[in-house]
Amino acid sequence: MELQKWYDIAAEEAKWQAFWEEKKIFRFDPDGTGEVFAVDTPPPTVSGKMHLGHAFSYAQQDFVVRYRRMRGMHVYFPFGTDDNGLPTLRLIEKTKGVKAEKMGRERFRKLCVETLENDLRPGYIKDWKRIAMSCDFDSFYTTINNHCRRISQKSFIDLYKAGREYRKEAPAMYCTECRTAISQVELQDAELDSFFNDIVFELEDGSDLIIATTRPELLPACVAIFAHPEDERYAKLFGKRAKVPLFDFWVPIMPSPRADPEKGTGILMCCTFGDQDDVEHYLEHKLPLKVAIDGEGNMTDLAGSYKGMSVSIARRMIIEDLKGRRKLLSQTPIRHTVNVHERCGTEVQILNSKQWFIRYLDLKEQMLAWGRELNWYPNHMRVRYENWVNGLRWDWCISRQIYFGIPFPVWYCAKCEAVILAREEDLPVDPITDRPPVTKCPKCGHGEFVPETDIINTWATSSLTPQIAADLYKGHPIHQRLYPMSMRPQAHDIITFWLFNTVVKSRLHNGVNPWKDCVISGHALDPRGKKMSKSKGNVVEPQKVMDEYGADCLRFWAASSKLGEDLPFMEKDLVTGRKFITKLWNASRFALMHLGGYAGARPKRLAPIDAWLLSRLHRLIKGATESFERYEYARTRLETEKFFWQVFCDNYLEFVKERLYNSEAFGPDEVLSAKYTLYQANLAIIKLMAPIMPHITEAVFQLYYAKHENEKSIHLSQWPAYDAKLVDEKAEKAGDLAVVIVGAVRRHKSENALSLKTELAMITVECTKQEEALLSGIEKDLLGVTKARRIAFGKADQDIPDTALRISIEQ
RNA sequence: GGGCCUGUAGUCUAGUGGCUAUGACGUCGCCUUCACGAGGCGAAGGUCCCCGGUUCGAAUCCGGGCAGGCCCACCA
Repeated sequence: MELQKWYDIAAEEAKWQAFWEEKKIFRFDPDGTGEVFAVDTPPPTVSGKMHLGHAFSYAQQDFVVRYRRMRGMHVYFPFGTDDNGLPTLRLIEKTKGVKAEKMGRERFRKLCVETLENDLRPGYIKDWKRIAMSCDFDSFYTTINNHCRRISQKSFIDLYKAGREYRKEAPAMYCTECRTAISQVELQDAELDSFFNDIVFELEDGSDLIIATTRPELLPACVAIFAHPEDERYAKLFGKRAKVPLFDFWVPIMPSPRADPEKGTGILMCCTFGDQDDVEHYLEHKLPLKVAIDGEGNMTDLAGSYKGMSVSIARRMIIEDLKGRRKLLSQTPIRHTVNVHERCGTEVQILNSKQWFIRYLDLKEQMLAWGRELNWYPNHMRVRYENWVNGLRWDWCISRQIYFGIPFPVWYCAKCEAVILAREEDLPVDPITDRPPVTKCPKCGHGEFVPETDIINTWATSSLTPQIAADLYKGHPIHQRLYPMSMRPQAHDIITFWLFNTVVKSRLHNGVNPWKDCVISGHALDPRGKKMSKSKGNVVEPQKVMDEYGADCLRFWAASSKLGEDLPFMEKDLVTGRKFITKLWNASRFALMHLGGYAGARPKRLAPIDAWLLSRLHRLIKGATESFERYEYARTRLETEKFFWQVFCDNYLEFVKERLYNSEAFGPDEVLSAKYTLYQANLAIIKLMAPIMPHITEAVFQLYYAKHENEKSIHLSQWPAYDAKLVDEKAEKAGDLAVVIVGAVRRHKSENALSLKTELAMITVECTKQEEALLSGIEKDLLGVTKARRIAFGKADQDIPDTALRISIEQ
């Protein structure tokens, strides 16, 4: 057999990827057989380039999917991209240098769709193919295509009909930079420098009341003042009023348990709206609404002379004016955390506006129960879900005032504002360009309608990925077996977004959990263990890593962390992966060289050293299989690697050489036993590593095994089967003793600066009768490895512990 | 402020009650070896974060600290 001496990673990986694609190895066959294993693949947000965190997390998913496929399961592993909503809008604005509002809705939408289709998406997906995701890339969706629009709009209609959705003018979190409402999950913390301002309010009797605030610009929106009901300092003021400085209007002073006597002056100024507490006070006490800030982040009429100023300028001006009137007692600089919008970092305002909500705060108990029904890997990730549910304080606001996304399938009667839904058979619709399905309002008979111009938040669509993916096979009998799905793989940072929302939607629509198992991966960190970010300049690009080391090495690295654990990127791990590839190639080359004429026959009896190897191998298979069943691919990698290097290469291959190069000295069955074992062990090793390093293992498989095993690809072959009959403790003891003897000889040669080839006159092993018996049948193999002319077994006292074999060597 | 995770050679890491604590990278020494010098063999390197407890026995279990990370809350 002609075997190339070096394995060229770049050329081989390209070659096998083309092979898989051409032969459609990973195509999903809906008519296939076996237990379905359906995967809710995360659709990555199209953002220019795959980053290392993606490579890390997606590689880990692919390990377990490939394993399941080799276990004979009917794998459904679709692929989608998320290219809907605000992130895409921002990306297009940036890459094309445009502003959505300036372009106009229609032109901008068209630009988005075309840019995605022609420029961004194809190149983006290539990276996922390059790390060898074994997805069926033809079972494909994008969260903005018609398939997803239809499902998303139908979801809206169904939940509306179920009474789960309402449109309401209500306080909602709002980003004045992006000019849209946002939801709780889109918040991020930011540490900002600010001032605690002690401001003087005037009481009815003319005395002062000091209130501390970080947001003086909200003074015109002040509607009440609260103090703790048991706060003796202020008890006498309840029911009285205070005058807001500068703006000179009176507000009531009321008790509220939410006011903390320890904080500031113990007085809480309630403005509509400064924070969540204000909202709750507003609702609880039915306070008036005073809007001081508009949707663009500027002061309204209410602010009088400050009208039109931005929040930050108004804040400064108001402080100046308070100082001027001696109404500012003091300013204390503080550093505090505020909520900002995760997309743009702008401080979030709470504004009253008309938004669509999914009502779900009443379901907290059920949500917790749903979370407990899922299998979490690793288990502790459930806590994050529960924390989130326990902390929920808002219904889910799903409307966004932006230009790009899936429209609400809704019109309103121009007269009575009745909600007119699209008909299901018309979906997807765009109410701006499409006509409503009625000509007269069913409520008031009016004939004019206005379209909803908001779009549905992207998470309200991507939380439907299980249904979206399954519905790609709608109408086929397989359809109903694809949902609920088997597994949701994802990283831990989006448990509160994507995972939680998907559970909610699936429950509300279908009353079931969307999947059985949640498999949560960690993050890729920089070499110093820090988070990677563009601003820190510590970003490692997976494309560059693959240029140098290839996908197998990158995957090898990704397989070195336990599931759910973050992992620093270490170039040395890539080097280790490359060494592993070289070693695997060379060991396989050796095996295949000697298997030339081997046709698969079994020996009548296994030689002792072969029994030892196969016994160890089957223990490995058992452990590796159990680990993979628990999604612990890292353990499979670790143990396979150890077995391959230490047991198979360092020792077994050395033992077996004697029978292969010097076969006349052995019986035919002993030689056959060697070939049989070599064949089985090498095949098992490449199969165990196949999910993690798909290219090198395919390359070896195709050299020889594909034909003999009659398989198209190693990735469609069967995972090694554990055979308990091959686990042989006696053989293991014997083989391990032989390894100890070889180790002693190697140490002797190394310490004496001798080549391992140096011949030895005699090795004397002092051991017990039992041990001598175990070693019988291995002498010839031992002589071969040690290059000794004779081996003798001296009698040892029974007292010698087995670990202390005494080995003497004569040159 | 609450919750969760993590702490093991210079570095990364395995190890949920029992061999001399795993492996890799790095370091040092030796070996041109018939699969592999893009290698091999060998060696050195440890307060298993600290303190207490349980136990015949603790890296492992319990309690209390300390340090790092993440999630959430607070935001007057």
